[in-house]
Amino acid sequence: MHQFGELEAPIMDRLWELGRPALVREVADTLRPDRPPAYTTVMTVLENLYRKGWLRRERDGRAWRYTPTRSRSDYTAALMQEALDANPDRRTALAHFVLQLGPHDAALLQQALDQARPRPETDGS
Amino acid sequence: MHQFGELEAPIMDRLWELGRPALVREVADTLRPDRPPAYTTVMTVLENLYRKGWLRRERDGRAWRYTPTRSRSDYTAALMQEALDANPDRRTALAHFVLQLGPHDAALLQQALDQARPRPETDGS
DNA sequence: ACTGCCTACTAACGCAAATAGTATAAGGGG
DNA sequence: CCCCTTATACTATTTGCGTTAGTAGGCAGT
Repeated sequence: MHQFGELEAPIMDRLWELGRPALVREVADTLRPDRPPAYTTVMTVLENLYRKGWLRRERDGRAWRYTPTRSRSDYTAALMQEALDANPDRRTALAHFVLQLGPHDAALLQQALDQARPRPETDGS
Repeated sequence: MHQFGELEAPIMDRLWELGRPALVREVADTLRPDRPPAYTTVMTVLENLYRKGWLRRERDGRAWRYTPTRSRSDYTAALMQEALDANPDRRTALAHFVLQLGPHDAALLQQALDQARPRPETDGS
């Protein structure tokens, strides 16, 4: 599907974290406090992400406000799906996946499964 | 974690598929029947993958035999885990993931969960 | 010794991301 | 009305990685 680049990733993170349309300035100023990239660099990356369809944008005066087109969880789920799809032996892959999950995540996964497709009562018939 | 490149991927696939230490020749000759890359290209890529730790190798006469260091399912599971770890809201991510799974995969996932951590009987005490 | 195959070494090419300078326009304050 | 600040548009360079492969040299079998 495409992984984000080294600067793209924290930028997407920032936008998801904000949860509202953000100005270039807002993203640039909170990025990499140690060695902040130039304003124009951030602007270019935002525009790249927009062109690639990862962001939408709207005018705010002379500036643009950017928002992710997909939710973070949506993106995550798609990545996971993609990894899984590349494997012909899904059964083994899923088994490995589950085994390496922490107990908390395993519980969350079980909950998610229950909600998505309620299991029939345990009933040996 | 790192995705494989456009040539690296089919090469890893081929090695996983073979299931035994393979010579450069064996990989090169079965790759991209339409437009096979040069023998030396495949050799370089195999050596790169070896340097990067994805392959181990052993001598066979003057030639090397390459084997993946990790099973395919192990790799897949790690990719999935990595995608998940990048997300702070694991609950929602897992929910999305499960919802977009096909029924067959969902069943496989449930089986895997059951085997990994047998659920206690549904018992409200 | 000759002929293949295999390896080691080297290097170029292409592409995408990262980086940012410069030019330009607009708006606000004096 | 002009200047300063800030935002965008345009352009370009750099960088890193994967892909691609040529060339040289060695060993083995005929």
